[in-house]
Amino acid sequence: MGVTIKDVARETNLAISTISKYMNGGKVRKKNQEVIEAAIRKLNYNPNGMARGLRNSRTYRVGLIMGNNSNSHASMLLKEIESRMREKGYFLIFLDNEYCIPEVTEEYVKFLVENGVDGMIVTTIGEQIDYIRRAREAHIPVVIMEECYTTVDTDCVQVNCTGGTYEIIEHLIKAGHRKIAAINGMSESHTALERKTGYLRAMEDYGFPINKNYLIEGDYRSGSGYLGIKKLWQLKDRPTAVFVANYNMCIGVMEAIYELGIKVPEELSIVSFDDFELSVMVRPKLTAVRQPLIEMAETVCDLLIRRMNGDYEDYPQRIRLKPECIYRDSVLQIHTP
Amino acid sequence: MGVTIKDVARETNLAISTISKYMNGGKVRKKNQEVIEAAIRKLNYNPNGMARGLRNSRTYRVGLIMGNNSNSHASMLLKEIESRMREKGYFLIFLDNEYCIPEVTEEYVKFLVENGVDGMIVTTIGEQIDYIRRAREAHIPVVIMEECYTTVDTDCVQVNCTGGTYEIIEHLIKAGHRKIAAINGMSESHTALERKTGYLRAMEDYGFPINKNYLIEGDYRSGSGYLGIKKLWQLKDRPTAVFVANYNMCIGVMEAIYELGIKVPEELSIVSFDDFELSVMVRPKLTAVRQPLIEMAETVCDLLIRRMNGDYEDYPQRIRLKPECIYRDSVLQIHTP
DNA sequence: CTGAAAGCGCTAACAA
DNA sequence: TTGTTAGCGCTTTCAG
Repeated sequence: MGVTIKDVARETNLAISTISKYMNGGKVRKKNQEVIEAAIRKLNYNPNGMARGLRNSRTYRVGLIMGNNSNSHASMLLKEIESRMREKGYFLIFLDNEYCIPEVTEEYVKFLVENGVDGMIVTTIGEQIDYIRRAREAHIPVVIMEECYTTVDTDCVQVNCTGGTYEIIEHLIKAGHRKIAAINGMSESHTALERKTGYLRAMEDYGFPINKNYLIEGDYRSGSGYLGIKKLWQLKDRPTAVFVANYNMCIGVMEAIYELGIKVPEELSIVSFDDFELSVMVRPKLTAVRQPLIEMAETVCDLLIRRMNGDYEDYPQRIRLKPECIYRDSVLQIHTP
Repeated sequence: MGVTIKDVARETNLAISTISKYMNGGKVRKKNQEVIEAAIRKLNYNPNGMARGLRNSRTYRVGLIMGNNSNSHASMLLKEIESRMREKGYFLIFLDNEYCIPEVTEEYVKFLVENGVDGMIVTTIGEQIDYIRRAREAHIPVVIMEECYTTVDTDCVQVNCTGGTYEIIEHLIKAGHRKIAAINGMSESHTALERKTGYLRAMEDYGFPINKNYLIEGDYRSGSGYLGIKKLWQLKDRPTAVFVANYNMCIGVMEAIYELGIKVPEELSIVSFDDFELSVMVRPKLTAVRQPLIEMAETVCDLLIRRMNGDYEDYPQRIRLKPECIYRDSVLQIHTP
């Protein structure tokens, strides 16, 4: 990293400031432009981000804090955000908070603030968003992704989980199912709550009572999906369909189903939130709610970039994206009398 | 990010340089130490990484270029590397090269060099490592992870794929299998080549001829696993066992197996390289080669850190980690006459 | 349109 | 041990 703006100036017999101006899109005489371009090419010059950042207190870094990276949902999001941010000239600094623990998030936020980022994207659970405080104090824009309570007054973009779940439960109902179980996520998670709400609301709207035994409290991890099915299958009055609230739990669900030899969809119909490899890998292929991940990544990045550029006109934004139901073969059509 | 070293100096009535020295672990009078500590606490001071970096031409950034992030293998590695690097005070800048295309790697390396990193970790395929040239020219240390040809004279850490494959094929042979197929990765990949070699060598060592029809050329992606099984099953003389060279292809393999209704292990035994959710999710659970991912991440990070600190004593290193075979239920014991 | 010069926050050599 | 000072590479007034 030896060649600096100084060298270019010397090579071109122009002033440093002229080069600088040109580098930043300023106007210079046509002839000089060519000379500068040539020198840059010749010397293989490129600006030092450090110095630049020091000067205009910009770091060109964006932090991304999220967890559960070992599932497809998270890694897809990561990939999309990364490429989009790089395209826009930002580095993505990724911090993994595997279990989405709020205290860990807070620590990471602190770390990022102290070490300097221009903005950050955060996914974490828990209602209070005190973990963001430090970023706010430092006037660093934050966009919350996915897990955002309605009480929070910060930019956030999320998927309308309630709506997606409602739709897929409705599909079950229309197929003739009445005994529908739900393996939900943990109550600290807002998305989990939304999904549960979608289920509850659909059942209510169609006038079906909720069977408490059909409401399984999971934790978004595969083990709880496994246990969920085991529990449901011990019931005297087994459900004919089950809604699984996320991908990881679905893995556990499938495991239990193989183990118990449950026939899908003859004995049990399955629908799930999240749509990945597994959904098409198993037989029958799963009917599932697909989240618009690419759109989400785009939206988050664009919003954050606007904030970093000082555009707070419409702050705070709460953007809700629409998921899509993918209908496959895991739901049995019941011919009710 | 308002409070600077200057403020601390003013608050403590000490010189800027004294604060600086203290911040960098230098010795100061005991009393002053307390005063400084107090001031730092009070003002909530923390050093500006930019300025620091500009001064001693360090960025405290490390780049990680890798692909295939949407599988567990890669995301686990990412997670481990991230946390380890952060622990050591480095930012991890992640660049996703989904399909491990050498040209893309080259572009990313260029990007990182231009924007300044202290070191980088790279996984890519292809024999020539010209994509690293720019990093070398800039004297930025690079550690190659996984895909490293023996002809390359750069630090690299990889898993002994040949050995792992050999061992698991041997297991098959000892279980009485003779008709063993292999769904391999693409030939540009060194790990894929190694795995194939392990297969070939084991067969040879035990004196079994290779059936060309049993050698399937895959590409490490799930679709090729799917097609591989379809092809094998069309054969008149079907194999009794198959080795699948990576996780993603295993997903496709399982899909085909369900579709064709193949009974595992009665009709076909399966062993695979890579061991993740899928391996224990399906029935029967898969016998597989597990890569020591955490160890790999640790090794890579530690090596890179040493290089970044100027320790080139043992350069270049070629570290080969030992994988482990996990024996489960997907291999049928054949009682040969 | 171009150039001279100040200064972003920090470190390190040197002086005290 | 502590303080003074130059300067890392760049941007940005302000004159020319």
